[in-house]
Amino acid sequence: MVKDKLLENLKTALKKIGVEEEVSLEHPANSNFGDYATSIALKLAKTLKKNPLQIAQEIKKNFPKDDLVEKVEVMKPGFINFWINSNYFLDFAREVTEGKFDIPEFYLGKNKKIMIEFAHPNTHKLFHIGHLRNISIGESLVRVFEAVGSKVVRSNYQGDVGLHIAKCIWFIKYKSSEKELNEIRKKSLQEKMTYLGKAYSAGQVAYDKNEKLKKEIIEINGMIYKQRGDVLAIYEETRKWSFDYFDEIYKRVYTKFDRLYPESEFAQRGIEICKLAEKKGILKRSEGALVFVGKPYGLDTRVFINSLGYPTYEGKELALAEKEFSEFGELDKCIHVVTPEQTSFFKVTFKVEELLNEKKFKDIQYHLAYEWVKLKQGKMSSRTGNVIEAEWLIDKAKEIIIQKFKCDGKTAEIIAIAAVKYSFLKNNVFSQISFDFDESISLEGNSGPYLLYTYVRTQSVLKKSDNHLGTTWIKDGMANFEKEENELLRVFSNFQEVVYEAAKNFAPNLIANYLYDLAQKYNLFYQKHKILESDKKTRNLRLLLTKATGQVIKNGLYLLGIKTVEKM
RNA sequence: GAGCCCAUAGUUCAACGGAUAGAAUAAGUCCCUUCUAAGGAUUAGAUGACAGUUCGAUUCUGUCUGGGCUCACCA
Repeated sequence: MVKDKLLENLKTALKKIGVEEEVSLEHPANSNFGDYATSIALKLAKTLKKNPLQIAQEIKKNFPKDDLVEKVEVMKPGFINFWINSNYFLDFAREVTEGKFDIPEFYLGKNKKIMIEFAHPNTHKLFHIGHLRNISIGESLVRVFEAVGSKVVRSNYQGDVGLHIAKCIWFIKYKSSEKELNEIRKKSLQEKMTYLGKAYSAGQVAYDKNEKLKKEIIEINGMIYKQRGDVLAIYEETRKWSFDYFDEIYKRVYTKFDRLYPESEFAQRGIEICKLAEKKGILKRSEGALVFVGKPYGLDTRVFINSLGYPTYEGKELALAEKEFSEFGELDKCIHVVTPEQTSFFKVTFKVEELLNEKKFKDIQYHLAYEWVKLKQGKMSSRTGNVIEAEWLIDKAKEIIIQKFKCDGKTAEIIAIAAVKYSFLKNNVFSQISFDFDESISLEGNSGPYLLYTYVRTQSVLKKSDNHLGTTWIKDGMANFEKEENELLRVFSNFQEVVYEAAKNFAPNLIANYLYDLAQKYNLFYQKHKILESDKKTRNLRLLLTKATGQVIKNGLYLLGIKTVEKM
């Protein structure tokens, strides 16, 4: 990468003036300040007790000369600005058009195995837009880590036991007739899930209002845990509906998993591990339950096995971790993409795991606490039915796209997924999203369809050019670019840095922002300059820019889990 | 009561401690006999409050205000 080479040269220059210090480079927001800039002279001013401008001048004087850097300049308070030789960017752009993307390896890069655990919906519940944000982030992170050289395992922990399910099953068992159930069986998966959602809500009401009904529900919960009793058949059947429904959604949003872990698999083993932890003194008996006392570690106290003898979510998590960390060989990192209300839960289970096996778990488990999708009316809750279903949103977007642009269904589907996923991914994962219907299916501005449109535009131009990419632009007196050409040309090589940063910070939004910036620059260039009807050299250069833009957008969108279309 | 996250144009979001705080959207004006107008140009509009650290603070620290989440048998 250019950046690395620059940093190296910068370090050499610093050494010559007797300084060994960490240096950083930035991209100046204003292109008048070059391609890269550093403020190292300003930082050194104090320790060296010199004028920063003077220090900057000395660094400049000692900066090794090579073909890469065209110009070094010292500016105002003490910035040093670097202009990279355009030939470098031209060569880079050409490599891009040949599909070469040399992305630097991350510390979790080559030969490192990362598990990314995401999606984790609960069975018997609708898959809502919160899950969609989760899955968009998870899928993107998988691809980003693969891009920086990691070996990634995709896993998904699906909740198929617990009170919420007992509530749903209770309603079906006691409040629903066989005839009604037979009607539901004939319907689509989505309708089946809607039915389960209603059953759950009704069960919830019963649970809250009536002690006797509550008891019945708890009893059903026990049957599911013990895997026996007369509700098992209906439990299995409805669970299957859920799994099939999830599979359908995963496929629709281009996600797959190496391993689906059903929560019910971990109850038994969870209890065993908890008992082992008790023997080791890690967990303690308290009021009939088995708990972890967090105070000595500055953590919360949490229950691992409740007083009825059932493992809680915590108890099961230990068994899950055991499995995750053994099924795929040694893991170097395990990233749990889960909302922040589970922070306390993860801190505690991670600590218990570490106490059980420090070598295996210490500093390897990571909770990526991405934030909620919030509705204008407040938090989504399947309890009250105040949810926006993921597929409903996608369908709606698709419908609008077909209506507005008269494209075929297959294209509309891809655009719809792009619109919805992008609306989640363009945001920082740590900030809440206020869901807005129009915004989420936005087709203009900073949106997925805008990027697709730009991509299609590049492809359309290339098609009309018969895809002939000449080579006469190279090092052939093309130093005087038009402003828009120059600015566009210099964006491509940043792609590597952006992907690297996205991996480092678990931040797909960096890629989204980068692509948007690229597309804007291309569109401005496109608007101002003729590509096909210009003299041969210029035409070749512009075709190169066009092809590189298309390629980077395509690769970038792939990293966001978004497909491209050739026509729209 | 304790802890964690967040606060930027009307709205939704950007900005490794850097140079003139960027976009989108909504509002106004302009550009299709021109490679896809799902595009481009242009006019307005913002760092919650008060201190501190720094050559420099949206960014770091403290206090306050306002949101969200969590703190023992739900998942």
